[in-house]
Amino acid sequence: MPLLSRDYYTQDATTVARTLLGATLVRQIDGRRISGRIVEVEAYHQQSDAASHSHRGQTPRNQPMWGTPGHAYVYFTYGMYWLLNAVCEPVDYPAAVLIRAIEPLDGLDLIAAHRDGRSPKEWTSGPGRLTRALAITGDLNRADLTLQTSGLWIETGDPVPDDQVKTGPRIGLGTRVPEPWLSMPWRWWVANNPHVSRVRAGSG
DNA sequence: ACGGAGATCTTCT
DNA sequence: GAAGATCTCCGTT
Repeated sequence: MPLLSRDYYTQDATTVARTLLGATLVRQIDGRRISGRIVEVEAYHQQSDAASHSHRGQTPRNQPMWGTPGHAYVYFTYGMYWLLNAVCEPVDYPAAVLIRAIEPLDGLDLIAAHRDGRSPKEWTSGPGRLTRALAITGDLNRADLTLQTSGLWIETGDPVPDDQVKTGPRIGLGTRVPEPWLSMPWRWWVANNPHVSRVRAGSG
């Protein structure tokens, strides 16, 4: 399948987030392909969005958000986890989409190895889990998602129709994030998909 | 099933 | 010095 283009990522973060559902996230390691269907995302807008890393201005960590759209913004958090974002909107407009969950497609043996001992439902159902499953670390910060040479890219997939998409507030924001940002419905996921994060009985 | 806390470190106050 | 776009383990029910 063709790769998503620079022009695609240059759109606003809301549009990119919604349409990334159904696309295929691909990682290539030593010629082996690991991939998954994107089933959960969150949009982080520009500096007016108090929940976004870009809110308090540019820092060494969040600098990729101001950079070229279509590149990866990979950051380390909680002392343990790498989180993957796709940079959106034009240069100098700091916005990104957080990839929160994928449905494994290719390279299941490698994913299982990276997620040693866990059940398939826990392989990629969360932003910190999927980066471990795909061996994504800070080495891939600023990687160009529109090129296969980066080892990390996104391909087009089957679009997910509106009746299979749910939206709601973003997850994991601290209570210090003020309204209305705390409640903005900028999380999108595929309804009833078992690989979406924080799935509990009846909440899919 | 649910809740609490630890892990572990970068970044910002 | 504290919190963080998280996950896992271990306790109790």
